Amino acid sequence: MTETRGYHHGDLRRALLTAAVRVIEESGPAALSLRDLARRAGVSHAAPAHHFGDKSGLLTALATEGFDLLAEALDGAGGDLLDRGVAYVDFAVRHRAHFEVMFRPDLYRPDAENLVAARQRASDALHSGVAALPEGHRPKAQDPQGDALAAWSIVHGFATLWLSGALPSQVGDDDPRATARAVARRLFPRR
Amino acid sequence: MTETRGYHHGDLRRALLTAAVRVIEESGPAALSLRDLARRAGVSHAAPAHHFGDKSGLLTALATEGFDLLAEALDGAGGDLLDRGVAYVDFAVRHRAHFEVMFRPDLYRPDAENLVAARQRASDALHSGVAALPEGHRPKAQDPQGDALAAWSIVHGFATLWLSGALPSQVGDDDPRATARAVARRLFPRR
DNA sequence: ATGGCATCTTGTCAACGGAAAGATAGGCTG
DNA sequence: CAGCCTATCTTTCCGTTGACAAGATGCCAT
Repeated sequence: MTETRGYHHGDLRRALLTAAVRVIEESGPAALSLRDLARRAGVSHAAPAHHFGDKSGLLTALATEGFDLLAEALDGAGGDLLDRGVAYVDFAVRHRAHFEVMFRPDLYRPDAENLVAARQRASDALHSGVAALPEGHRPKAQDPQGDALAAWSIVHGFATLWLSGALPSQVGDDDPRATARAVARRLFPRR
Repeated sequence: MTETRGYHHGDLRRALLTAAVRVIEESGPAALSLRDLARRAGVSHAAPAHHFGDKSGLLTALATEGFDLLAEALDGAGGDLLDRGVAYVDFAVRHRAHFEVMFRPDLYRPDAENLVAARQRASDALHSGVAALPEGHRPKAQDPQGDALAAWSIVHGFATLWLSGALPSQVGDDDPRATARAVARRLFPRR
């Protein structure tokens, strides 16, 4: 795979991003170091600057990728709101590095063009799920905006708590998806 | 207030913690620098080490203080679960620096003795609110553990989303408490 | 008063982020 | 094919940071 031993790396940008994901998954975003990423990719410490400008540029790219992956995951989860909620949590668990960066805007540039667009796509995917909700499933039929916010809050909250390790030890430790479903079901009891 | 110009600061520990809160509120935990805090307090760059050991020690102290403040806020919010939920969000908004650190365990030492105790106090305050919930308000009477997790998730999720600025611009921008109440009411529709 | 001890300072080191300037490779135009 | 052009990567450098070590200062109990 990495047979390119020459002056040019070949796909340094991607290599840096995947290395960043590894580091963040292992030690959190605070432990991220551009120089360490460069070492892992086998390039000099200043090489990343060309692709991302600076550290926040790299994290902006990571967050953008994350929002795109999230939109994809939500769209691929089918029409049932509960399934979409579970998909949200599943995304957070399986792409924990992306997720942790996405909702930490002090780490990147929240007004970058690509990022804003990707976040909008994810937001659309999120709201389209609630809009498709049949009448009986809605707690308050006259405020779909509020419904969406409530649904988003509960799955986002569970995902965040689970990732932070703040939950009492045994809770959903083995299968966060099942626990997430049980939690989300309380908001939309039908079905 | 700060008339102590001598060799000793007087209350450096507190001064550093409040300075840290300011910095985090303005620029996030990533921008925190021990040396900057020392400068703000008017002491040498190595003075903080005596009180907190290292950076994670300072953040451990901040998180511990946060959990204690949270337990206090929840206990002081009365017996109504909805009020307690709003109090949770209110705490996050009014003590945003503490809150942001508390649920970012990669920044501190999650197994520190004082911190574990404080977190337990907060957890007790959280669960006691759900335990006191009358029958009719519970979506699923046979699983109070799950009820607590759902309640925690929805208020924690809303607080996190609001703090991260991920919500569409106008939503609860002026009064997060009212929006939080409307959101939490969807989980416990009665009253 | 005096010895102990908590507190604070000064000095130092390695690692980091970022900028500047040069080297290399591959592609494009003529 | 020759010359140039541009993206990519390296080398060098600077200021900042976290952390440690050793010394200075002042409070306090005996």
